[in-house]
Amino acid sequence: MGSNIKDVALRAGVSPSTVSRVLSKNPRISKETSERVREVMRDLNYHPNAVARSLVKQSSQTLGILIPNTIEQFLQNPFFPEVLRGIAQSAQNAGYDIFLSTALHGLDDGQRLAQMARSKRVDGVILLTARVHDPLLDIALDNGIPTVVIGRPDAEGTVSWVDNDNKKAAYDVTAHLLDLGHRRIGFIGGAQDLIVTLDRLAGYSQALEERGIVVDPHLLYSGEFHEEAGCQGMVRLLALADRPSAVVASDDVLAFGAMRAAGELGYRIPEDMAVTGFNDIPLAKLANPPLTSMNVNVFELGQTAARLLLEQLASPQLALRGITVEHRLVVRRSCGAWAPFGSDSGWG
Amino acid sequence: MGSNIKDVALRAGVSPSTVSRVLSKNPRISKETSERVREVMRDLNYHPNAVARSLVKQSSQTLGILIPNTIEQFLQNPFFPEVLRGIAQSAQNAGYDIFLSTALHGLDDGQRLAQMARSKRVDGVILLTARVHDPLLDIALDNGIPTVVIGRPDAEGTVSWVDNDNKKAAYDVTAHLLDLGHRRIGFIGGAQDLIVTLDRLAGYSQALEERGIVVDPHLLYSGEFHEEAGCQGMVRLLALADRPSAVVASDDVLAFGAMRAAGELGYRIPEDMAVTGFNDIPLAKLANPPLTSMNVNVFELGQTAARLLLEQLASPQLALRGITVEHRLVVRRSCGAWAPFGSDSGWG
DNA sequence: TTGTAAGCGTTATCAC
DNA sequence: GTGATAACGCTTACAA
Repeated sequence: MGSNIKDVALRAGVSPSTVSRVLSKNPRISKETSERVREVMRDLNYHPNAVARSLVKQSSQTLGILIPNTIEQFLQNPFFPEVLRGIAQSAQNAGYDIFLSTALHGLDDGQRLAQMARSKRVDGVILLTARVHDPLLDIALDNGIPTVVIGRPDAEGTVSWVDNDNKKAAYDVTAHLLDLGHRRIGFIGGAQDLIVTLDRLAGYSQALEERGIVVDPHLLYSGEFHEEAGCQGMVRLLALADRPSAVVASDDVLAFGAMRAAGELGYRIPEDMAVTGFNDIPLAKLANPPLTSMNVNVFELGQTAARLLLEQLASPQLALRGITVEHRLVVRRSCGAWAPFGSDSGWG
Repeated sequence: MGSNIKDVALRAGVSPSTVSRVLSKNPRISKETSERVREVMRDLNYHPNAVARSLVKQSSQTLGILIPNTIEQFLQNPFFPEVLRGIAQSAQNAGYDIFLSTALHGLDDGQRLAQMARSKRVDGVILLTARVHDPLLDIALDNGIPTVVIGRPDAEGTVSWVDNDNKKAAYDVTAHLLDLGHRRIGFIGGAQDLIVTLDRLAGYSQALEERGIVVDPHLLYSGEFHEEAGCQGMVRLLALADRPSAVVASDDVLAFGAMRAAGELGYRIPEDMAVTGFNDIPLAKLANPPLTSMNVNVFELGQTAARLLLEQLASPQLALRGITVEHRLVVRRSCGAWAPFGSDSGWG
C-alpha cells in the first residue's frame, strides 16, 4: 500500500536519488531510465511523501489562512467564501495548497499565527482583517512570517496589504444618500478597532461635513459583523427622538439585520428608512427589498492577496506592497433611488 | 529566528530527547528540568516543527476536504461555508487542522484525492458529494484512505457516510405542495449522476404516485447547482403547453434561479408559480418572496462527517457507519401556503 | 548520466 | 530521569 522512494528505486533498479530526479524532472536523466522509473511508480501507485519533502525543502507549498476567532462566526459571513475563492484561485495557479487555521480552543489568534508559520506547515499567511495596533502584525514581523493582510494596516511598511479605498467608498455611499435628499444619516459599523470601520466612518463623516452637516454621535453604532448587531443598531437609531431617515451599514449582513429590525418595528424600507450595505453579497439583490450595496470586489481582494504573498515567497527581497482594489456602488431599491429598468435590481 | 529542538536542548543543558519529552508532557521528567526547558522555549520563541513531527509520527493531525471541480463554482454555493463550519468545529475540538484541496489545474478529483492522502499531508478525507458509481470511493478504498462522504454512497459498506433521508425529504416537500392543491409539479434537480439528485427525484415521484399522479418526464429538469441552471429549468417548464403550477427545486440556489426567471417572464410567485428549495440557506428567508425550503441541517452534516472521520482515525478497526441527519420543512411565502404570524418568514 | 551519503527536525527504542 | 542513536522519506551536494 504505502510505497516509498526506495521501493520504487529497488524495483526500477536505480538509486533513490535517480527516482527523486525523475520526480523533479531533472533534465540530465536518460529517457529510458526516466520512463522505466515512471512505469514502476504507476505500478506501485507511488505518491511522493509531501511531508518528507517539505522537511528537506523547508517549504510546504501551502498558504495559511488565519480565521479570526474574535469575529464571531466569521465563516457565516458570505464575505468569507468569496475571499477564499479568490485566494484559492491564485494559489492553485501557482501549485500551492491551502491550510485553514480555525479558532483552536484556548489559543488566541497570535498564538495560532505563530504556530502555523513557525511549525513550517505553511510558507506564508493571509490575515483577513486589520485592527488598530494589530498585535498580529507585530507577531508576523517579529517572527519573519511572510504575510499579506486584507485590509489596510495602521502602521505603514510592516506588511504587504490589499484593501479598498474604504474612506472613499463610504464617502461615495453617503454622498449618494445626501444626493437623494437625506440629511440625518445613521452609521452602523463593525468592531471599533477594525481599521475598516474607522476608514468607513471617516468617509461617512467627510461627506456629511462637506455639506455642512455636523456628525451626530448619537447616529453612530458599532458591533460585530453579524445580523444581530445590525438589528440592535437599527433599534437604537429608531428609538431616537430625532431619528435618521437613512442608514449606512458597513456590511451587508449588518444591513440585513437593520432592515429586519426596521421591518419588524413597522417601518417601510425605503420609504421610512433608506438602507445601504457593503460587499454586495449575492443575497443583496434577492433581498426584500433588494439592497443597495457597495461592491468592493471581494473575490479580487482574495485573489490579489494570494498573488502578493506568492510573489513575496518567490522573491523574499521584494519590497512590501499595498494594493487598492476598486469599489462600485450598486444601486437597488433599499436606498429609495429610482432603480432603472433592466438594472441589477432583483426581479427587474 | 528559527530555533529547533537542538537549540533548546543546548541552551537548557539537556538532550533533544528530554526536550521532546517535555513537549509531549511525558510524566517521568523532573519538575525542575521541565520548567527550565519550558523557559528556554519561551526565550527562544521555539515552536516545534510540525512537519518533522508528522514525518516520524506518520500522522499530520489534519483533515482534508476535497472540493470537487466538476461542480462548477462549488465555493459559491452557500452550502459550502456552512458545511465547512461544521467540519471545522469538530476538527478543532479534536485538535485537528484543515487542509483544503481545490481543483488543481490538470488534476482530476481522483488524482487530487490520492495525492492528498498518499502524500501524507492529511490523515483522512471528507468528500462533499457522492455520485453514482463514484470513482472517488473506489480510489479511497483502494488506497486505504480513511474517508467519510457527505451524501449516501450507492454501494453499501465501502465508506462511512453522513446524509439526510433525501427521498423522504423530497417526498415531504412534494406532499406539502400536493396538499396545497397543486397537481402539476415540476422538478429542478442537480446533476443527474449525483445520488442526492436521484434520491430527491425518487421522493418526489413517490409522493405523486401515491396520489395517483403519473410522473411526466417533461416536468423534470436537471443541471448544475448554480442559479443559471435554475433559470434554464424554469424557462423550459414555463414554455410547456401544459405548464406546472409549482416547482420543487433540489437546491436553494436553483430555486432562486427559477424564481428570477419566472419573475422576469412576468409570472408572480407564488400566485402563478409556487417554488420550494433545499438547504434553507440564510438567503432563503430574506428573498423576495421568502423561499420555502427544506432545512437539511448542513452544519450538522459537516460536524458529523468530521466526527465520524476522527473516530475512524482514532480506532481504525471500527466498522463503517452511516448516519442520517434530520430534515425539516420551513414554510415561507414562495410556496403559497399561509405563513403564520411570527413564523420564520422574513419580515413577519 | 547515475550513485553515495549527509541531513532536514522530530520521536521512539534502547540503554544507563 | 535522562541521553545516545536510529529511524521517518525525501533532496542535494559531491563523487564517479
